[in-house]
Amino acid sequence: MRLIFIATGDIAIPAFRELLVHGPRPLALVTQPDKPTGRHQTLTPPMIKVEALAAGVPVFQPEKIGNIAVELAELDPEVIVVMAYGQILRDDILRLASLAIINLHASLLPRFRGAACIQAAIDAGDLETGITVMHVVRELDAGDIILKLALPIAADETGGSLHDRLAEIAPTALAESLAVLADGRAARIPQDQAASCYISKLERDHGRLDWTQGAVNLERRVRAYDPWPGTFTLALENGQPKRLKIFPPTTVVEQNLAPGELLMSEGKLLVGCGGEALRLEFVQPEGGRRMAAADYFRGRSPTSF
RNA sequence: CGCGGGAUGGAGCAGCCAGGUAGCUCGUCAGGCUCAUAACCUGAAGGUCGUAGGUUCAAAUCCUACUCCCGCAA
Repeated sequence: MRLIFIATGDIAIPAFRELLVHGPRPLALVTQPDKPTGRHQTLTPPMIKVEALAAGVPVFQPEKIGNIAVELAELDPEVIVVMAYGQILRDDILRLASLAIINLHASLLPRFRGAACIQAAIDAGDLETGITVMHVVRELDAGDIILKLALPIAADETGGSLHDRLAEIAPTALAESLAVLADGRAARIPQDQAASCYISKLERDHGRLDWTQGAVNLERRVRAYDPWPGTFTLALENGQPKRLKIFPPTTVVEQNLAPGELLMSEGKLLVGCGGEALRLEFVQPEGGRRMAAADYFRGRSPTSF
């Protein structure tokens, strides 16, 4: 089967490797251009690009994928697989594959269309999520579904752990989808548009915690947004508001404190969330390293967040 | 050279701007109090103030270079 793989995010790496090992071997990888990253703005390639080059798979890194429509057409693909690419595909790209262009999406569609689907599943308190394989259409994540593979969400699940576990089941979902597509017995289930919901891309500022929102919701959010985009609150330091990162795990405790009010209890730092409180384990102030919340409190004695 | 913060006993911080005795909240150890305790009281140990140079009668503090850690940004 002639196949082109289009992906940027690390979540696609296990699926890509699966194709390298068990086939069909990708004719090419299309991924985003190298981007400056880190504190020193070093130009860094997507990890999957490194894997592809090591395996001898040709790599395309167009600024806009439309720029290489001709080159992709010359590869005469039967199937195009898209996963965590980061660009919207134009119509002419959608028509390139003779058999199908499919997308692996990290939620059980139609729930959580969009980029932040992994975080959204934890944030919403869902008990399961999964991988959906669907046909790519113009509207984002709205195509007919070929299959879904479910995965339970653990009580201490973080965005990072769920990301990794979803990445691990993606190869199975992909292999099965390719098999049914190849012999023409692939299901094609339209999505229930009414049940759909769209999650917009997360920015760093979305990680700011609102202490009026309830300890249960905040506990989930801290897990969901770890490690990206992370959660934080603002704490006064020499009269200046500074960011204080909050890390999981946190625990919901019975303690009536005003939102943002702080209390040391049994060696742990409690923050009021309206009704109940959240017990913090680890925090990280600007300019400082990650430390126990109690240590942070001991040195700086903030009165509230 | 993208912008910025930081390095001070075991932990977290203050002191630096206006150089002149090493400070705070804890922890550790010893003793005391208590039915008891993560509570309270008393005492003790523990620091080349990141490294190297410079200025000065005198440097944690001022100047220069370097190392390491981190926030933003991507």
